Amino acid sequence: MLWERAREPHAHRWSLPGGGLGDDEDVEASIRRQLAEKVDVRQLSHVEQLAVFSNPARVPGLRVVATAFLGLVPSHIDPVVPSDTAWYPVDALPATAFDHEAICRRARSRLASKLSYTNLGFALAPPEFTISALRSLYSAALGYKVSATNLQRVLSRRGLLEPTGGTVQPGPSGGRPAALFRFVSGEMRVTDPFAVLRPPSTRSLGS
Amino acid sequence: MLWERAREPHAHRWSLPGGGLGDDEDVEASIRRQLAEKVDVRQLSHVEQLAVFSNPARVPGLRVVATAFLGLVPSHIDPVVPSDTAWYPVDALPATAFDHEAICRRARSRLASKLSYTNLGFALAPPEFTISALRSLYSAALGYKVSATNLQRVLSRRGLLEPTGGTVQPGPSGGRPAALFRFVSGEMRVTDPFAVLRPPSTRSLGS
DNA sequence: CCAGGTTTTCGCCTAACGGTCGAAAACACG
DNA sequence: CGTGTTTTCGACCGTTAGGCGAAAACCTGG
Repeated sequence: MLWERAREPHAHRWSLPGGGLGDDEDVEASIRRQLAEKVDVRQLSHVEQLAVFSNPARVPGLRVVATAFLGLVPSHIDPVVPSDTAWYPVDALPATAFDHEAICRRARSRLASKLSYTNLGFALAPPEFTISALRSLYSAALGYKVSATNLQRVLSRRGLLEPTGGTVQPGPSGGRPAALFRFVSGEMRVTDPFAVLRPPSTRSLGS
Repeated sequence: MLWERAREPHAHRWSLPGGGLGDDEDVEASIRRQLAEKVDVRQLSHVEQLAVFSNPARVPGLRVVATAFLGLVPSHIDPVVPSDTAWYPVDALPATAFDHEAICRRARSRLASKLSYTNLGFALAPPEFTISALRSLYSAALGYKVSATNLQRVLSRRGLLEPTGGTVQPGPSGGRPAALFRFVSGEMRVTDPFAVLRPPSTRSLGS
């Protein structure tokens, strides 16, 4: 979600939402407050620190140190945004202000990694979804096609996925009706990454 | 590596090395400069951002936002440090200043995770080492015993380990001489994490 | 109502990976 | 030379992930 700057420096270029840190808030409270001016905060399904960007020349003529965040919104949410704000695909950004393109790249990279070795994914999906829809989300976030079969098995084996019992009607071109799934409640926050060198002999399933 | 504070606040408690950000440096240059006053910077095998700690009350009476770093030094290095500075095992910290204990816990957690799903590990090991020595390093960093057999196989299969051909003489209690290994050059920086939902059919070995 | 097309689901197969164990190798010491 | 110690290596096995194709369940058009 980018915001078109009205003033110099970098007027008419697009920048990430953000702003100064208040005296009585930490950086996460601050970014949530900044976002609340653009979009309903309750729609944020996941927020995590990304990195500090502190190149002395990143903002011309001014010393600005930025703590960048990765914030996710479920795919079924389409928040209304102000007229100077718009959504852009991360693969086709417009001309950005400052180092915000690098920040976006970093965020995309972080998202792709965490989708693979954590249970992040609940943060992208709506409450109920088909495997095809989830596959589209993962493919879009990762940048390459994933197998629907494998995606369902991997997530199920980790105990993250649960069938709701419902189905959706097929589209006009036909096809078998798709079953609906949800992420099991209780797993709706990011857990520890899947570990590969495990402690001996106490089956921990990487939890 | 902790440093005993001489002045208030939190006098005589132990704190992580650090200091203010200069006008012409980014945060990484700053922490490297701060560390250079304590230990030779060239001995740092890995430096990465950990997180921003910005609780308004983290430093009494003063607004201080800290960017915490994880810095690693190979195990064969034993840097000389000033008299007010000392090394402590992360499992047995003394009374720490501010939120520095939480920072240490976070750093330990990050280290353990990255040892498992990246090639970090070269940053802990000396140029040449035996599998037993590497096993000790991993066990200490992870907090639990790992199998020497499995450690060698996992690292070898990822193409990170390479025998030097040399061996070391056994200790006074005997035993077969241990073979020496090194991390393959070219892998001496942290690479992408091992991905579990891979792109289709182009065997990428998770590189 | 049947034939052909479409989309999803599911089981099977296989390769790779990680965890474990035990035997064999290579040394020291008495 | 026998015993004890440490390392190395092969073998086994359950789990995991990737791939494939058949079957299921729907559509549309004739």
